[in-house]
Amino acid sequence: MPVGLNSTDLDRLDEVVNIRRKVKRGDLLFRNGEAFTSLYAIKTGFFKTCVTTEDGREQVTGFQMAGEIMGLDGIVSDHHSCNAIALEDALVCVLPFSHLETLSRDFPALQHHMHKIMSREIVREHGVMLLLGNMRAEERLAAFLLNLVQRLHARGFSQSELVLRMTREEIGSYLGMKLETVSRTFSKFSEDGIIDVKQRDVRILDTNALTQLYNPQPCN
Amino acid sequence: MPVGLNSTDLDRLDEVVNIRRKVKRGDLLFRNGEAFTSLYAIKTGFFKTCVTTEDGREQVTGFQMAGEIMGLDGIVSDHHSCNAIALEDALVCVLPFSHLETLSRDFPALQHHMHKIMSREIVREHGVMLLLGNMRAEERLAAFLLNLVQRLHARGFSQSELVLRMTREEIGSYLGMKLETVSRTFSKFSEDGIIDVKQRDVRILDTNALTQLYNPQPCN
DNA sequence: TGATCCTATTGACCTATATCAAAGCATTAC
DNA sequence: GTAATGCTTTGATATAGGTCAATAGGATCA
Repeated sequence: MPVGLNSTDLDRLDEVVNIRRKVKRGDLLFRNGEAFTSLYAIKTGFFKTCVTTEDGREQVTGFQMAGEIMGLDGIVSDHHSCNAIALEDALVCVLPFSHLETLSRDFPALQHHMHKIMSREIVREHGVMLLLGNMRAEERLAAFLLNLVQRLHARGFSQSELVLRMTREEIGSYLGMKLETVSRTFSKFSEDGIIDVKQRDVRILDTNALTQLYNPQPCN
Repeated sequence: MPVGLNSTDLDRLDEVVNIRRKVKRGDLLFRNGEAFTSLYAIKTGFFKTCVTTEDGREQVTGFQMAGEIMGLDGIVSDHHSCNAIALEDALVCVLPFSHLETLSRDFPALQHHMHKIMSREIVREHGVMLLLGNMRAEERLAAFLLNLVQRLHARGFSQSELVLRMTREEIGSYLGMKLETVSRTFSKFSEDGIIDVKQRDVRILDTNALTQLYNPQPCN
């Protein structure tokens, strides 16, 4: 966070960050159509965000963990356009958006930080589009696992072990495949000795193999 | 644009908006890996943006027309992470990003506008993810055509006629399908009397049918 | 401590879309 | 104005992943 702040400045920054909200597993932090007032920074817990169609189809648009920001979808129309659901009991920091805008006019570092967060989300979604548009089931799941462990590792967890917070169906929704295909692909990775799966506990045995699945070398 | 500005203010705003750049059909406005300095507002012309993998696969992430902003991907890492290619001769307005950040600290309306533009892009990409993850070929193409005419109509063009600026392959890349499938789906729509296609000229005969393809009612 | 429910696995079969291939059109370049 | 090139269409065939179905494993709740 920005340096060279006096105590008044710090108080102002503090004010925007000290509203907390608990969300129980299965509960919505915000829902599609709801008025947008705040962004949310995850302190603890794990979320999914998803969009839905009128005929009941659901697309998971992301999985979010500690330190990540949710709610950016609401800025454009003053209403949220997706649902944010806790996949485990969670604690979030409520960031009233009008405060953020006011503050970021006085703190260029905060302003730039917000721009980066939004840009990062755009770039992440480009990656998902590439995944959904171009990749096969194995590549998608490999990419998904690598992305998850990488983010968990950045938070001090293991590079090779993880506990999935979501169901096969939710993984499938995110990756554009059916839950049976997710399950079969897990089984295949397991048979190939790339991972160990037991329900939601996954241990990555061969990161290289996963990386190559995801990023195959040109075959010429 | 914000009201109540004096002439000094207007000069400052003007300064950020008066750099123009011509881009010829087929040329890149910016490319993956290039240092990020500016956003670009399209004055005239039509672009595609796309990401690529090391093994040469390409995913079109969007098609942009007059009034739309490109380059948001570059903010997070100070480098662009996609290519922007003109699909016809184009003129863009170069918006140096550091100027924009400075200005938006003094003009809350500009600041909020920038936030909305980024949020809009995030929401648009959610829609694409839904498309790629959940929809069948016909639904994808219907959604694509409806989206294009809607945007063109907002710019004063016809609600029912459009000229495609991109190839079948580029449409396919955007929609996660092969060019042959795009072509076949166009032909099917044509046989069903929903559209008239002749190469890149499309006339929509039955908007309702397209809408229902895209947004089928729940069948219960 | 069962009983129930949700989640995951696995098998058999099917279908939408990909792939391969061959013309046919249009546009561009010379 | 003609050749060349790139796009589009269409057909035949293949296949990855979807669908349907049955079972089993864990978690949750009374």
